[in-house]
Amino acid sequence: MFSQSEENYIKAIYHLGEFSEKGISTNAIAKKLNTKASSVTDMVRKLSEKKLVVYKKYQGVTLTEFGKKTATGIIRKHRLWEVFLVNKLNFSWDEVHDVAEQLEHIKSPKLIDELDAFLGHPKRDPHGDPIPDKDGNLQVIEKNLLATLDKGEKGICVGVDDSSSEFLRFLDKQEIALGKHIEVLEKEPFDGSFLIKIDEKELSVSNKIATNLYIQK
Amino acid sequence: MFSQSEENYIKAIYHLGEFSEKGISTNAIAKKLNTKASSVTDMVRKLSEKKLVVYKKYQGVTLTEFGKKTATGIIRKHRLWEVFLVNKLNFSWDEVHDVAEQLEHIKSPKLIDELDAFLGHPKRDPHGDPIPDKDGNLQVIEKNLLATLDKGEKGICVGVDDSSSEFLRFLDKQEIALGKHIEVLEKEPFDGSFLIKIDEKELSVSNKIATNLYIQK
DNA sequence: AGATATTTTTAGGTTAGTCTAAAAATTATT
DNA sequence: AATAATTTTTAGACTAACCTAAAAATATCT
Ligand SMILES: [Mn+2]
Ligand SMILES: [Mn+2]
Ligand SMILES: [Mn+2]
Ligand SMILES: [Mn+2]
Repeated sequence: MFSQSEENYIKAIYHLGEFSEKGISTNAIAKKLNTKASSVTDMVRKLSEKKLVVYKKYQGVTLTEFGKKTATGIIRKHRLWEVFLVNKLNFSWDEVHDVAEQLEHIKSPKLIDELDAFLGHPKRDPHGDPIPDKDGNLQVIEKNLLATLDKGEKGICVGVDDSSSEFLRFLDKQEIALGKHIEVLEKEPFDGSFLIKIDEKELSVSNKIATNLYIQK
Repeated sequence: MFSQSEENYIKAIYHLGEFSEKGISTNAIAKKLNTKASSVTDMVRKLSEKKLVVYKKYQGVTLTEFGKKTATGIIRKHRLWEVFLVNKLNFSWDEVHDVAEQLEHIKSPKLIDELDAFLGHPKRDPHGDPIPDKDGNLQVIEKNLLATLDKGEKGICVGVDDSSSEFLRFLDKQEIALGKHIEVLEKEPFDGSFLIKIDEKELSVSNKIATNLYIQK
């Protein structure tokens, strides 16, 4: 099996590669993991020896099929634990990340299968992100940043891009939650803010929010 | 906070010191943790700098109050997770140890408080061992090895000394479980085996079992 | 008590994962 | 195309947690 550190690298590479075809740069990984580029070089060499990534000097790195499978396995655990914390242990969605970051490294196939069943085979985590199944498949749903919607368009909140505690607590305060219906009443060209209708109430949200909240039309 | 390795040492020292007054020897710790005595010497030096233990060369080691508090904190987590695995995730009592050994190192005060509440503040783990409360207090109950009982004495199974998978599965096979009533019908001097009554049935158990099963008279 | 056996510590070494600073390669700019 | 800026790798070093082998201290035996 892999070390905690190796697993964190694999997950980071997976996430950085989700929406890009090219190799992931040393610097990008270093930034995501708060390490130095030189440490990343060392680690990707090791991961490449272990057949998790393909790495050529100066060319960045991409996950192999085995690497992808490993990554989705870790993500599955992370997201299932998040569901557990929120649904069973009264955590709020902004409190789960750091704990899940630790729990995702627990090694026990039985544990994760049973947890999945115990939670009723959830399909998404508390932030709207899909939970990969045992084989690593994860359903991608259609979702658009609120910022991309036009005046008059409607939809349902289905996810967040930034899942930092600060952002999530701010959403809580504004009473914006996953599952709620939203309609764009106005787009303000001046500052990029949006006037939306949510819960039959009108609410003005900043551009910062609009570029971090996903809507399913 | 402490590293996983430091925590494992603290827990080992706690358990080795439970029934002895003297300092715990380097060798005893090494044996328990499957390391070498020289590694233990290094580590106890570090633990002593961190005020977790008192250590004088060649004199063995004892936990400070702070060390004891730390130890019971880890044991509390270990045992609560064991209860979770058995009561909620369909693990059997012989499957939980290795997983709990990992889970006990997760750092999150809220997690363990909520888990405790979720489980209904259990007092004992699946092996009959007491679960320390938040302040580290743990209730010691009266328990005697079956081997120490005399002919005619009765009691309830309340714990096991050895909680290895092999022993626990053997108890399962013999249909010996915590909570069951037992009466000593015969003690066989020849091989130290016992003839007991359990579930209205008679059963002969070896001396090995009798010296690993606790009874509350 | 003196010799012998056992335990514990010391000395020196290894590996994983990190770092800083310098060198090399790549990319961007004029 | 040459130069400058940026990115990436290399070189060398550090710490935590281990190890083996040898030395020192303690315990046991005659
Ligand atoms: Mn992690
Ligand atoms: Mn999430
Ligand atoms: Mn452990
Ligand atoms: Mn137990």
